[in-house]
Amino acid sequence: METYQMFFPCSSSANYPNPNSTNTDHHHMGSSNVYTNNFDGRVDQTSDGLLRLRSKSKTENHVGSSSGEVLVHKDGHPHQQYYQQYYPSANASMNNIVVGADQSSVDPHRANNNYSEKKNKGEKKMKKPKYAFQTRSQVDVLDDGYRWRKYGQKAVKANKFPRSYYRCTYQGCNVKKQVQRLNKDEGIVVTTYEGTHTHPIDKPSDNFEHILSQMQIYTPY
DNA sequence: CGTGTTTGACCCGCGC
DNA sequence: GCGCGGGTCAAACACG
Repeated sequence: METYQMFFPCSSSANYPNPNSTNTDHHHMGSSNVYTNNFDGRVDQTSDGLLRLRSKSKTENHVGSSSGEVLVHKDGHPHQQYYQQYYPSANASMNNIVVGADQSSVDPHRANNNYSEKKNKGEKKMKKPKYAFQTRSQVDVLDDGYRWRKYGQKAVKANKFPRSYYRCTYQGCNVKKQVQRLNKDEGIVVTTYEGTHTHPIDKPSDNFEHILSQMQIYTPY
């Protein structure tokens, strides 16, 4: 197991003093367990502090299921690795999170499709990295410091909770995210980010980026 | 009035 | 070809 550069001040899942006492609000989060998987072991750290994992092929990506089950599993899949990381507080009271990056993530069928970017038939479909993590939270949408505009909501098969689609509202930034509550455990919210922000975070201070940038990543290798 | 949400229609890939 | 499931569009709507 190797440890990537990200630094993490808190090594256990337990209580971490909330550095952002002013932001107590609406986000009631308990501790979170986050599992990640990736497929060929590549991990990049993006400019916005997120983890980027790449997979090579579509078939390799198929880890999650279309039935809305957890797209990241702690163990079991031969292609999976997982990283576990803890960080203090995303905003209000997020205690610890495990982050998963996954290209197939929520939708194995369209994992590599960018609806708006594949208009040119002959051209290769552009791949975008996806980062997924799950958080135990009472609220669906985490305040990660960026401004998001909801552009869709769909019912997911075999899941009683709908999936919400958000786009970053910053001009020229087409980062998307999906938010979905797990059927199995409705206390868990799965957030999937797609793309990389091309701009600084909107809300400075104790933001998600900062937290992610301080995460410690472990891999089984 | 600007910004964000809702929601039905539409599009697309895939499996049969 | 058709139906299904998922992702996106966009008009209408809500709100500060």
